[in-house]
Amino acid sequence: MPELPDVEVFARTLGSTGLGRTVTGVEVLETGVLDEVSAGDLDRALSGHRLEATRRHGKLLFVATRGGPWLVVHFGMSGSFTAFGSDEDPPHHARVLFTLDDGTTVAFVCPRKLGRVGLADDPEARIAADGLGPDPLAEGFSAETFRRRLAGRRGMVKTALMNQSVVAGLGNEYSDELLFQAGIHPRTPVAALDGETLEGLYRRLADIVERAVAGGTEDFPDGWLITRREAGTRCPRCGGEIERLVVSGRGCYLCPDHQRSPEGT
DNA sequence: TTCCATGTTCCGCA
DNA sequence: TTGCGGAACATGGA
Repeated sequence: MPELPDVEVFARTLGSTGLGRTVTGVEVLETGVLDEVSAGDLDRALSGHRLEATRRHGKLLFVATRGGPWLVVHFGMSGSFTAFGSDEDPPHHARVLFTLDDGTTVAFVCPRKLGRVGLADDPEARIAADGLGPDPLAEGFSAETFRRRLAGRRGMVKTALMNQSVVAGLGNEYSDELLFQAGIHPRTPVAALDGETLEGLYRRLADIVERAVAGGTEDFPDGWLITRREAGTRCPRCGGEIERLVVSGRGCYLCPDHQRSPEGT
């Protein structure tokens, strides 16, 4: 689930339910998801502090606290936030519980334990340390930035789009969606893309991310691939048969009829 | 039971 | 040296 649009939706949900509330306690149920912080230090750093703002860069979510450090969350492959009341049990696979002063608890749920929860004094420093590229929803993300980020790459376009140091936030599903809508085969070498094609990719990238967020990453337009990630189904654009390939070690879905093939495949 | 999974990191190789 | 791409990681669900 968690690619850029999903994290943006988590951020907005947390923004509407948690901001302005003060953390009264942090309970760590699985220390394996902690990122260079102990359970005790996490609790001491956050308890008594009010949640003030959220910020997202790519798949990273930052939560500002008044007078304390930023909470940093990466949702990994299967993470999410779920809020529940004081009279309810924590959800299945809850790993960290943040209890707020209105009695609500926000659970960091992470079945596969590949997500991480940590602290940061400065989001910019963390983004730089992680080597993240620009965020597609940030104001400065221009076509020129996108083109420059891809310039000189030797690999396949699908791999480059998923590389967080090129652009932060795209994962397997949205990179497939982008290439599907742009009509480009995922194994096309980056070097084979001309300026016009890159411009088209850039424009669709922002469109797709914004539309996905607007629908809460649950409601997608009919013509999208993301709801039909299954080999053998029909392409909503051209009626071709959806195919599954493995690209960069991940299951990749495409319509070979309208996604232009690179030579030799 | 086997395969697959929306993420990142690590390692071998070019 | 840089960067590409596959394997590994931990675990659950179909």
